[in-house]
Amino acid sequence: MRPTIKDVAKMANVSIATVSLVLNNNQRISKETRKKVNKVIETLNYHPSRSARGLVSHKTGNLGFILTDNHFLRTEPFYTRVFLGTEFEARERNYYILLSTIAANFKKSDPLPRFILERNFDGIIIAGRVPDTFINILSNYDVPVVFVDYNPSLDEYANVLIDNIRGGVLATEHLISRGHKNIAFIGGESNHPSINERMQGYKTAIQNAKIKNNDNLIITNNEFLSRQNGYDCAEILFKKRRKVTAIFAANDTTAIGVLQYLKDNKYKVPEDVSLIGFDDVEADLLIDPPLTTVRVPKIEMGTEAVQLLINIINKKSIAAKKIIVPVKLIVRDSTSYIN
Amino acid sequence: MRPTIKDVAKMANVSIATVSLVLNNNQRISKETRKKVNKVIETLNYHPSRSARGLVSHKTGNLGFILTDNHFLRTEPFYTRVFLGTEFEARERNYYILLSTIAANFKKSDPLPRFILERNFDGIIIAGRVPDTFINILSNYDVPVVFVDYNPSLDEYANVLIDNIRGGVLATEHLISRGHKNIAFIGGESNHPSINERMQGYKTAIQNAKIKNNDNLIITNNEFLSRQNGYDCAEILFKKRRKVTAIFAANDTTAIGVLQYLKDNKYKVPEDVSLIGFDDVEADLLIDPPLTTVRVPKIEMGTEAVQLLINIINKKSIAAKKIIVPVKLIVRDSTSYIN
DNA sequence: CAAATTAGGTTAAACGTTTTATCAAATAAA
DNA sequence: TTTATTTGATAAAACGTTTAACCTAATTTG
Repeated sequence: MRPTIKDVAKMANVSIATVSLVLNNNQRISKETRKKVNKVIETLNYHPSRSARGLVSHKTGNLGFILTDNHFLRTEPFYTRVFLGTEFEARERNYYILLSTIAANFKKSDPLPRFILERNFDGIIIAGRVPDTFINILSNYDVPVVFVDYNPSLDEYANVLIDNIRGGVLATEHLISRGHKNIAFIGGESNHPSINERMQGYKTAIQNAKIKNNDNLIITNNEFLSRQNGYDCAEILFKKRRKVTAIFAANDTTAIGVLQYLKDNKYKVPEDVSLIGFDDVEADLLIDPPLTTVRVPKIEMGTEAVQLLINIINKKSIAAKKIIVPVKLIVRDSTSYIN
Repeated sequence: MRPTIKDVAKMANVSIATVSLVLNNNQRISKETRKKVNKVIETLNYHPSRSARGLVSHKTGNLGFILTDNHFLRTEPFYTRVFLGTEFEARERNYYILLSTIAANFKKSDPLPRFILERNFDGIIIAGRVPDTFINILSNYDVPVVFVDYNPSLDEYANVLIDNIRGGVLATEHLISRGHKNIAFIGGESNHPSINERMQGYKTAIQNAKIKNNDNLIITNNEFLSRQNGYDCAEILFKKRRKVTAIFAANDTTAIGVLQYLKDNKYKVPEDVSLIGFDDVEADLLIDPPLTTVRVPKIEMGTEAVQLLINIINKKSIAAKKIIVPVKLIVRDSTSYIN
């Protein structure tokens, strides 16, 4: 049987209260007693039970990681990287990550993640857009929360965000620098804050270059950013406009759908149409041609989120801090100079 | 304040013991009482505290995942995928994964992963080779364990293993089918069971093809499988033998090191030398030429491990079951017909 | 019909901590 | 020297469950 606090107390000839106070670095204990107790702790190789501790003190050593189910798939390369980043950092900081998904259409009556119901966490990281219904429920609980890649408008929360506007500018300027003027933006979910910001960057770059702004070149809808959605948007775009020479897709998944449409309709990439995405996921290299894109430091977003969350838990950071991570243009083969 | 078992008991007019028994599906409670209690549980949205539960029943709902620190790096694509697989499956089965690393040269005096010390887990998955010193300590604890991609010789454990021998045969036969006869094997850690099996597969295929077995073509050492090690082994190989036309590297990381050596020494791949790896990791597509390899279903290994572990925890499987996952040849551009 | 068994539930101890209130001894203040 | 304060430690309650032992009423057995 593993030693308990009682064994330590007995062996050190002190009360269990004293052991506990030593354990928690309480200054009320004299140096000698502290030393004596610590020695016994070491010889017995004693470690307090997490369950017992959690029961009374509500410190669990766990951080929750929540995302919607459609963001946690074998084929979803973005948030799984963010998650991995949180694991790296949690390991360094001696926390564990508990991952749970919620339905993308979370309803008020849906169950919350188990670690919340069981009160088995110290703070929560939420990755990507999650339904307002969920955030509303969560806000009743008053727990430390950090949002990654999503800034809910409902309240003031801590965030780790992508520099989407800058990314949008970078992508668009890249196309402009290659001589393109008829540059389309294919967005999918335009009510998604990140997508909206990327579009803003696009518009800014277009204006700065004094290209006449033609809203016909912006295709968005309210649907989830999938390959299919990219395909459909491309179809709509080319039904309206044929002389588009470059496309900025709001993320890589969408871009891959767009690419499929282009291939199906005998447009050559990049000879006929240049294509740039956003995110930089693995699949970018599996496709032909490899996709030019804007790289988002996914793992770093995870590590930043954990750092921020722990600071908030320890009251070392205000609860509404924002961190913006930088992006980087990655030029591959799907963009070229205009013919 | 969240409801506790007391609140439920009071509202349902029963003792807390009854509520607990209902919670745990004990048959001693009549249908009506059960129904009554369950209704109260629902209206109160009651969920038992994990800490309180864990304290007495030792069921935590957590599974530990352990690997050595050199196997859990941002640049390590293999075990992070296995880990992701465990997360997918754990989510389905309502468990949480707690990830910890241990030193690759774990010493008896080193601390165990925190979840073990705190008794905060129901079972453990160990991925990749870990030091015997660690396994020895663990064996004292008598906990459910599943090893993934490693079969420690010390004792009878449950395993999820790669069909390495078959993979070795596949890789070698692929090269043979391309007309190669001078096929080298570059192995790194030859005392690593998986590497050894791949080598066995290589030897078997060579023999089956009635190629004269030349042990000079086998380069191994006792060092960690790194790019550098691959590079060094290639150097040794070509110092001895120049007419090698094909190389089977024991894993992709090694293969990439070998490729670097070949490039540095003006060997063209695949024109002069064909190269095949093992694992199928992301980097295979980032290199030039894309690497032919043997695919290992990494995510599936993780899901299998979780299933097996849960079965062992619930005594639905014997504790020493072995699962062998299949491999698949993936032909890319680093292998070709002999000139 | 009395005794034995069963069904359905309750009581109370236990799990291993933290923490508030309390206490005794030592020190400082008056 | 008495009183007040500080220091260092302890006793005991509390946290929210599970579970062994026990109890009572209803049912079965001989």
